[in-house]
Amino acid sequence: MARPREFSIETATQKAMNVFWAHGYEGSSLPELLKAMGIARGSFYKAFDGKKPLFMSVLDLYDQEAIIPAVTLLSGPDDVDGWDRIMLLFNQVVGAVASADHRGCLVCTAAAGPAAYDVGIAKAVGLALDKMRNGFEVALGASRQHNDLNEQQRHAFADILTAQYVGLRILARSQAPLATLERSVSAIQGLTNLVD
Amino acid sequence: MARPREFSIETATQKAMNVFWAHGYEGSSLPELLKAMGIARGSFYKAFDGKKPLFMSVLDLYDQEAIIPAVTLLSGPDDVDGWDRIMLLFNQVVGAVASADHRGCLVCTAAAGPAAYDVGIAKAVGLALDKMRNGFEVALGASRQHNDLNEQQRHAFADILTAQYVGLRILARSQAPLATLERSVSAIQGLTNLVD
DNA sequence: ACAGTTAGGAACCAATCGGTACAAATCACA
DNA sequence: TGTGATTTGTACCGATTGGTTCCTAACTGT
Repeated sequence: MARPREFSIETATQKAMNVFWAHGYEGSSLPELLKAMGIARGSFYKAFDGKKPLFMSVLDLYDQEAIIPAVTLLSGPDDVDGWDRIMLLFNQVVGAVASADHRGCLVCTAAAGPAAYDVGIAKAVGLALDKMRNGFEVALGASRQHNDLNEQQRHAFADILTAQYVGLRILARSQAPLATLERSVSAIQGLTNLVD
Repeated sequence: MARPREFSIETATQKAMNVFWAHGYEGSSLPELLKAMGIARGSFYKAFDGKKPLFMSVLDLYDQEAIIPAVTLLSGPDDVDGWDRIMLLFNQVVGAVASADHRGCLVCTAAAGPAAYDVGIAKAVGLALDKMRNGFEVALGASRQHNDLNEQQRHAFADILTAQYVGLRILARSQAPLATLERSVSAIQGLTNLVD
């Protein structure tokens, strides 16, 4: 019926995600995004609808490509202990920094930035983080070491782990020394008791 | 010898700190800062030396007005148990959110933002966070419940608490529900065991 | 009173911000 | 081979960014 699009929205969103991931929302300028996406302004405003709508799409893509896999890892196969899954996740976090990836977590960076004044972004961020929290809770439910925890305790422990995850991701982004992150994560390993 | 300044650098920096604290580094425009500080551009560039130097001064002021008091609280009087001091600090964090203060921690916000690409800011942020970590370590040393921990374990546990602090501060900023923060902090209370 | 020195403040700067308008190019379909 | 529909790319928009210039006002020490 008409002229077809010359680029893939998916891959363009992917490229945009990389930029946002590295420089944050406010730190990513439109020209920079357009250059990375390989498209011009006109095409951009036709396909996406501005910077913020694009970022919402990017948050959605990040959810699929990073959050869901993380939650899946936490829900992991039944034959691997829940706590081991959690440690696997945290080791991935420090592993990323070890391989010079200081981007941290797009959602966590957004939480510290635009989520403070934009309700739409705040809602998406809150949703993603709650997914993580739920993943931790599921993993704790599959941890032998935490069998004695009741539902409330599991919930609360999952909250702690979520905050821990966010904190580590932010520290990773702030060029904190790798040793600090490694020490934290290896210490979490011993964090098996929750008493009250 | 010459015309005296009509404003106090200290109080002007204080006003600037409030703006940065609320809107972050990149989110604070020069006109906004000037309006809050109650001075004009000329005076500003004479007294301070631009946005970033001002922010460095603000980080220093924040260190004096927020970080040092927090560390002092953690080093707290000998007759109050170290772990109680730590809980006092975390309860202050959630208490701030409870009284509608969603600014979080200026250093933590800077860690997620400009610290990622500015080495000067990153260094100041790292210094402040290390102060906090050291405060946690001192408090742990004064905790009866953690008497059995050796120095390395205390160090690692302090790392965890620092990440927890950062995570909570970022969550507070992202308009996370108060209940989540309350649950996290009350759960930290039970986090007394570090086994390996 | 005057000279020297500094603060104050408005006007101005180029650069960049995100966003819009519009004409040319390109397709599908009749 | 038109014709209608849609993408594309560029030129342009006003607003805002952080920073500079420069003249005037205000003060101090002599």
